[in-house]
Amino acid sequence: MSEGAGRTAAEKGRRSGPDAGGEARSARKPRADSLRNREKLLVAASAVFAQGGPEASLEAVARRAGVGIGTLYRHFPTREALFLAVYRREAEELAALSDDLARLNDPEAALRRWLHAAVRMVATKRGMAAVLSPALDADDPLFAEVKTRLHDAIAALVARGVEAGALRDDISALDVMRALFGFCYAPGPADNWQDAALRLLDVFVDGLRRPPEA
Amino acid sequence: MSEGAGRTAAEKGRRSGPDAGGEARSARKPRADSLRNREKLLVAASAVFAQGGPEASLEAVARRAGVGIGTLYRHFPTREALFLAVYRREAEELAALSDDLARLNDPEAALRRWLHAAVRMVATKRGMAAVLSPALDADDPLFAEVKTRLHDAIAALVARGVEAGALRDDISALDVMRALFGFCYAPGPADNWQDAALRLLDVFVDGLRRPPEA
DNA sequence: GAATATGCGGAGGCTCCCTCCGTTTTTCAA
DNA sequence: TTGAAAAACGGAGGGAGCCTCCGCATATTC
Repeated sequence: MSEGAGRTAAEKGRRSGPDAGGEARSARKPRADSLRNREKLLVAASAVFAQGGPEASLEAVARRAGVGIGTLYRHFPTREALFLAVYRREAEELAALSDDLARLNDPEAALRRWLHAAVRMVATKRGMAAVLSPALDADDPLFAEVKTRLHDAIAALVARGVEAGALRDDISALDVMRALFGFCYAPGPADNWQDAALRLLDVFVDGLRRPPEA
Repeated sequence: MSEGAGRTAAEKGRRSGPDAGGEARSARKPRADSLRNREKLLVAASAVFAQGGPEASLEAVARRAGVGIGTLYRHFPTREALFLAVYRREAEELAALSDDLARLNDPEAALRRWLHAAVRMVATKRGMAAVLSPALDADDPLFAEVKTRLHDAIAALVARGVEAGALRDDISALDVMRALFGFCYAPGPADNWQDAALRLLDVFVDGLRRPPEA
């Protein structure tokens, strides 16, 4: 041991950023500069992650935002916390889409369309993969919410398909989620990455169809 | 720019390690200590990567091997070169397996079994994912060989399936490769990672089956 | 045994991570 | 308005990893 270094901030857990638990909030108004900086950081992070991937330097984010590195860490004690804040909205949209699609008559098509939408969203916001991925780990309670959100979105679609007898019942929503992330993560020539993911998902959903003879 | 740092060794390209091109090799016998160190490094790297994942510190590898960091870099100018050397054998085995399986009568089962074997191999040598993944990039000529090897292995199996009319013909071997790596890479609870990958691959291969009505 | 090619190893320069704390700004009460 | 006190700011600094460079050691060859 003693080799693996760094990663100590994670232990510390989040210490409730400026907008944490909203109860007993009578003490003081949050400082204006704090809110401003938080926003600047989110904007900068979005840009930096989009361009440099999830590994991008946090110091670069701080530099781009024009704030000190300490400020960044105060607002977002871990890299993951920053991801989460940046991409939470994306996850919300996907969850909402699931509700819409659930009204469709064809459950298989609904699932297919949702997965395609997810890919497209990841493609636009490349950094989103960074959220989606750790979302599966679920160790961090921070991500529990997003994970649950996405999982439920898929689960609803899958359940409908199973009930309607259109989809096999031995694959869990978590498996589907895993497949989605796997395809999005799968490395390779970046140019046609999105097309490939869509193609692969189509095959996968085909395989998900309940075999007639079963 | 100017943010993204490091990564300069890659530009340098490999400078032909001790056992490079075998032509005009009359000058001198390779030094014994060099060969010894190379071996020590490979052993150490295998252990360190297996335990710490592909991100593990190269300095840790050098420490474990009991050689200087400079020696490591002389033998393996990039992290990837080290991966390749460590896991090349694994890739060979997979290629050989493909040849064996090609003799089976059922092409779909052959593909399925090959993919399962690949997963199992990745599972044993967790670090292998580190090779498999960049193998898809193909930018680096170092990996071209491994990539081609694996690709051809899959291509042979897929081709047989298509010829026999058992598999759809609109999915390339590269797509299958991508799916495999995607499933292996897909993050999540580490405990059942392997099972999940196998399950997902099964679904995928089901989807690959040529639909009767087509 | 001497000459010399070749390999060794680690210091050093750079970046990044994260923490800590003195300084600055903002809020709020008197 | 004013002046504490609270809260946030920012960056120095310690630690680690990456990779390069080069003086020194050693194996090979003559």
